[in-house]
Amino acid sequence: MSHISAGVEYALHCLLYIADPQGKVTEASVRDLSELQGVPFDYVAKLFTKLHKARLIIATEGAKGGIRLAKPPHEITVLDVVDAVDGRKKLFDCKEIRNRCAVFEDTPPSWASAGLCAIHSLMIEADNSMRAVLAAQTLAGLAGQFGRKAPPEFGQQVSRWLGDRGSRRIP
Amino acid sequence: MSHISAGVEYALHCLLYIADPQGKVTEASVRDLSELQGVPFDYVAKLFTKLHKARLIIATEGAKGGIRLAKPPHEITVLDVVDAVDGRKKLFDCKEIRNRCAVFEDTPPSWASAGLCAIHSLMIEADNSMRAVLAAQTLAGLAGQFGRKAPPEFGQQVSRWLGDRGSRRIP
DNA sequence: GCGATGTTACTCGGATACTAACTGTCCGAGTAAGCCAGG
DNA sequence: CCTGGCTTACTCGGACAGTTAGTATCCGAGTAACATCGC
Repeated sequence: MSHISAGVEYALHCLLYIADPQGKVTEASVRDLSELQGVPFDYVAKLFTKLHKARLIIATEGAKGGIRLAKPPHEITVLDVVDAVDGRKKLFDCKEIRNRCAVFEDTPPSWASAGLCAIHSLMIEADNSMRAVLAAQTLAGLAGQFGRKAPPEFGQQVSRWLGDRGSRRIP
Repeated sequence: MSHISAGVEYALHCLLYIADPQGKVTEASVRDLSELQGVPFDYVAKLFTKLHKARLIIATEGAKGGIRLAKPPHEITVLDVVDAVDGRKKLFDCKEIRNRCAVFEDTPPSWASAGLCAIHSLMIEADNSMRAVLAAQTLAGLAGQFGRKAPPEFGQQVSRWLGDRGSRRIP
């Protein structure tokens, strides 16, 4: 298990499919997005309710419902998605060992617990450094990288795949 | 559970007690170090065998045996300890979702899996950024921060505490 | 025609297994220092 | 004196239970679009 979960990966890949770099608003259902990528639907559905609570997406309920980005893709950072899905979990959980020292005998002096533990503060610095990298990249940036690799006809193929499913939806 | 485990915290706190900023070689037993800090002995013992395999410490076996740093404390980085204890685990585990796309139909084209996934490469960048912070701090640096906070008599108190135990060891 | 009804697909949210990793504990093996009795 | 055995404390390493978080699945509730039926 890694610190940044598979849920984040699922969410990012799904979001990239509805993140048009030109800013065109694209809507799709969670089922389409999950099956398009071979990823468990029920699980992804839960992820999207988290993204919804974080106000990163807008959902329309009912038949023909779906989701779309709540903001243009260049305003949604990867860090936003990570925090929405994984819930701002800490890189390191300081147990304040410094004032458990046996020579204190149950009454640690004030200097021991003053300020932040040196180890803890270093870990916070490391955490912030990591988060800064994630905050510097947006969905638009990622989609742009992907778009430069994919051939131009790929976008049409995806649209057709989604369209075929859509036309089949309500017989 | 956090990405950087409690084991790392235990190990760092223990190592700091035998990391003399002046470079004086200090030796102590794992039992002393663990009980000095109110931390489970058996668990810490396992951590120290990991540190031993990573060649960060030197252990002398038998009665009156113990542990000392294998290198001067300014040559042991926090990252060394993290990797030794947690085993270089990845921040993010890419599942290569990009070539599961349904429009590929079981035969993803070469461009899809070419190079590194954009999400994956961003996560690697974030990981490296975090590791760089940990690699920039050494045991000597941490010990120095701690030493500036602790009053001068604290070192003597710890020595006395360890000495009292030592004199009691073999009756 | 046109409105009421039913069906379908969708998002939401709770409940629940299953799995992997971390934490903590127990125990035996091998090693070396000090003690002590017998020569 | 001194040599061999004994006790003790130490590091090493395997085995294992308890806990927690992540992953995945199932199911019901509420909502909205479309089709159908009755008038």
